[in-house]
Amino acid sequence: MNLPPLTQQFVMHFGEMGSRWGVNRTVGQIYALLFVASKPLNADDVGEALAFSRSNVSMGLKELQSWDLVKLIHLPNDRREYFQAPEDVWAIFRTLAAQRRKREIDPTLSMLRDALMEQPSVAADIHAQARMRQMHEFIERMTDWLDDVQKMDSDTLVSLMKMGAKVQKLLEMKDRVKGVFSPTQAVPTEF
Amino acid sequence: MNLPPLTQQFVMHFGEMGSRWGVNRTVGQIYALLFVASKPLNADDVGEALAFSRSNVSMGLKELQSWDLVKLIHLPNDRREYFQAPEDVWAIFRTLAAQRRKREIDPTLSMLRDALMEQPSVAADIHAQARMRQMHEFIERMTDWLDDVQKMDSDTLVSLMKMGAKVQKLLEMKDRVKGVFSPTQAVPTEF
DNA sequence: TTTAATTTTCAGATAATACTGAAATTACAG
DNA sequence: CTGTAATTTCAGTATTATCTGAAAATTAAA
Repeated sequence: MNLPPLTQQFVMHFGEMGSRWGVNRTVGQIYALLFVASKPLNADDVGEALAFSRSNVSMGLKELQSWDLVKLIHLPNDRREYFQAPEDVWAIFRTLAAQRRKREIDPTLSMLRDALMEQPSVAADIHAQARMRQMHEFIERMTDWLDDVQKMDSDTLVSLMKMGAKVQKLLEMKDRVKGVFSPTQAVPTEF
Repeated sequence: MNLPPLTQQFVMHFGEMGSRWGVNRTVGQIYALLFVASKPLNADDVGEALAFSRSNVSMGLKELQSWDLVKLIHLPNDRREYFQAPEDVWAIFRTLAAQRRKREIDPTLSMLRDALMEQPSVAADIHAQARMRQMHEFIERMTDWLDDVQKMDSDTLVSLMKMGAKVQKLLEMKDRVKGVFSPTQAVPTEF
């Protein structure tokens, strides 16, 4: 491997972190390389840059495709497949969030639904089922909310996030407006 | 292992999912068992219930403690250590979020900060650094916002989440109130 | 202290994952 | 079609992670 220093630092770090993010070293490094690359790369480019076997690169790219984290493109007069990471970091984050949810949350939600359908037969299971109900309710509320958030455009999200905890004041204001609204009642404007 | 059916289903599922959540099968199962248990369990209870060696249970519990996911308590007239999962699923979620951030995000943020301090020496690294800057800005905005959200109490969060995408309307309303406010201008109340 | 109960550590065994190179398959230019 | 470039598959090997049992360390009652 012979990458320029900053790129190398970045690629190595993603390799290390890969396992914490649910992918292996290879996949982490390949993604990092594509993310910082100024142009699309083909499998040979990747293999040479990272000193991986061609088959390893193939599997890594396949994995990244299964995560929807890379775009597959073709260059004119070139049979080879080229890959690139999307430009927009917001878009990348949304993809990541959707994928992790599919892999880490949805199966559990489904298991919980099944378990909640059944009739507990012993005392221990009655309590266990009650706990599962709590978890199920929480996750469902969370994912419903995420669905809503996913629907928002980036601008709305950015302004929401810029507001941060101030959204709390907005909520209080909402409650006031909902009730009897008198002109003498001041409305905070310092958001 | 001889657990009642619903508990067993739950425990097994958490074992399977463990690896996707960054823990091993053992740790996943132990946590699941503690979560549905109606009373605190000691290491022997856990080992017997799940048919794990005593040392494996010890390591698993240590891991869960390092995640802050279990509470260690003592029962009167009993030297042994007992463990339980917190009752409140919201609190559990907050812990999980904090831990994942510490493990999955913070190291990357730190690496990016370092990389952004350096002077790129070749063209490729100039572009790479620009990409890293995008990533850094995004993550920082995201984590700052999470900090804010962490500060909110559960009630505020729940009402925010119940509102879902409707928060967008609230934002529009905010903008209107900020400007010239005339009584003839209707304020939406159907939140 | 001493002693026994409890927990932790750790070296070795077992199991799971990752990686490679060769062979097979696919894609497409001529 | 045919031949070659490109990609994928897969069996075998290497590496890493997990788990166990025995021994060591820790804890607290006697």
